[in-house]
Amino acid sequence: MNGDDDFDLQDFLPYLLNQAAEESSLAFQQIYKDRYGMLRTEWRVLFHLGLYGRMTAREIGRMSKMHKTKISRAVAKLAERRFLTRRRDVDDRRLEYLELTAAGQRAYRDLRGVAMAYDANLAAQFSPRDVATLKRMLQALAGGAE
Amino acid sequence: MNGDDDFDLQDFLPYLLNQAAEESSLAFQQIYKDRYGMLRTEWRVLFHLGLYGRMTAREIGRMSKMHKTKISRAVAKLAERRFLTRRRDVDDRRLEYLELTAAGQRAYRDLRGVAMAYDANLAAQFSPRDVATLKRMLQALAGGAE
DNA sequence: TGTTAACGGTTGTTTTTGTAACTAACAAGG
DNA sequence: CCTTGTTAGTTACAAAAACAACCGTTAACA
Repeated sequence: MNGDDDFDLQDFLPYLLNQAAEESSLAFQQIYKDRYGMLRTEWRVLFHLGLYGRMTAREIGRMSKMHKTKISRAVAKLAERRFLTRRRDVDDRRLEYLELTAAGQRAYRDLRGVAMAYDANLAAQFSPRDVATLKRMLQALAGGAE
Repeated sequence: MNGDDDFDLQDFLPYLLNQAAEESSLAFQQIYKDRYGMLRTEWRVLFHLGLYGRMTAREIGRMSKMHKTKISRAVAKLAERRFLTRRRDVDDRRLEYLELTAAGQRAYRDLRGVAMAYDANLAAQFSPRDVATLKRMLQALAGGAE
């Protein structure tokens, strides 16, 4: 309609990635929200602790690239719901070790199962080879300037 | 660290897509924010109008999957900055046709140029073939239940 | 026609996020 | 020791998003 070069929003990677990300996480989001009243940030912290065991907020931040304020608030909510415990490092009292409680682990394992099935289902519409390509490329794009 | 099946956050598509989307749009976001003080919603509306010409808020909503309140507010801001004009449909007075002004078109063309260069730069790290595969898959994932 | 429902769009209110400033603790150099 | 700087994490406040209720208009149909 306009004095165009050829440009299409559907080909613009940041837009396309956003659309795909939003659409593909919609139903999963619904599950952890309905089942545990969690936010995306909380779900992410839960998964980091479930997957990697005890770690500090700082480490979660480095791995997930979430801002520390988001993590702080997510941790506060998870602690309040008794999904994790906090323990100060005795040598460096700025550090706080976070660890899932039994209840937290149950929630994690439950959602991990959901996530695995969910992911398999998303991938099922493509060839395994293409899925591998997709994930490799996404990892490269997510890596940023590293 | 935990009683795991093999599961990796870096392989979970909704997470991975989100990370890639966020990282890949960071620098672009900076540009339209710095240059025109726009929000993502405003940028999107601008691009829809620039790309497809005159359309209503409802049509933008259908194409972009943005919620109508977001669109309404984005349109209000763009109108206030004289980037678009609104005109009621005489036959159905609920409808309002939106159209870019000359200033709006200039902003659109400027940002479209930035976007094209930006996208090319992102794609440059992969083979053209892989980029094609990626975009095709993202479009499928973004398509949702259609 | 009159009534009810649906639609396009806006507004108000609540949640959630982003940003900056802050506290408490440690580290390094003088 | 005592500044000065840095770090881990929290808090306060502003910006933005989500959600629901709303207005005016059109559609459906008794």
